[in-house]
Amino acid sequence: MSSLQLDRTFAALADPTRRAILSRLALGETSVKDLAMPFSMSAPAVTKHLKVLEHAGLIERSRSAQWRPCKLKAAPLKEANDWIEEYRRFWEQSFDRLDAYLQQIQAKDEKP
Amino acid sequence: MSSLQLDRTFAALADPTRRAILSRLALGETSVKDLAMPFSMSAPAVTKHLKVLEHAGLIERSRSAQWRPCKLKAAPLKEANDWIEEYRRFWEQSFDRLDAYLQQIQAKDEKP
DNA sequence: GCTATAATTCACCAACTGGTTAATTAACCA
DNA sequence: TGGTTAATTAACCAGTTGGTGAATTATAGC
Repeated sequence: MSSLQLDRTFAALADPTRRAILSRLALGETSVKDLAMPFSMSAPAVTKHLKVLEHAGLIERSRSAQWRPCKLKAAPLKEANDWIEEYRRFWEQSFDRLDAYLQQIQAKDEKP
Repeated sequence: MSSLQLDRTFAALADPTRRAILSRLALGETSVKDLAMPFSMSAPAVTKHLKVLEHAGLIERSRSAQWRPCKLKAAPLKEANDWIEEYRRFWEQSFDRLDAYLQQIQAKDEKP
């Protein structure tokens, strides 16, 4: 799990347009034009976003006539997920505390 | 789960120095100076990284004399984790295929 | 060969990032 | 009070990012 790869993956995910593109690609392969449609954004802007995603290994591109369809590749997401998982105990810990607090409240309520 | 919050979290994680800071903070609260030590980087540069992390809600700061210790807050990591989890089936799917392939290889080996 | 469509490259721009050094603020200590 | 340490702010710089419009490339279809 290279640090540079994580840099690229997280940077790619840090933009809402790119996250939306990925969620669209989760439904299946698509042309650049179809990807661009929901965004009020020029075609070159979308091309740039696709370059970032491709460079991060999050999509793969092919050729079909004048179309260059995009396909989701989720492998880098697994690496990102593995990195974040290392911190799971920290957010679960705080939920445990919240949980304990809520139970404490409830215990008080039950004593009339 | 706000999009802006995800933007900030992923952007904060996209830098290796900031990831290293988080992993140091996983060991416990620390001063800025101690955080800066392992990096060949000026104090103001570290302060800037801490600002990014704080703005993303990934750390919290307190006061103790002339020190301003940092503490890990993992809640935004849970949101990021939740977002990525939506794509789990995509990377597991490909591992399933790899798994099937490996089993197929093995099956061939077992037939002499 | 001509025209329409899909997508990219190019040149440009404003804003942001990640770093620097120098100056400043804040607290401790003697 | 004055000196030391911790940390931040300020001013600056080079490189990257996210967008634009105009020109270019590539392919389909008549």
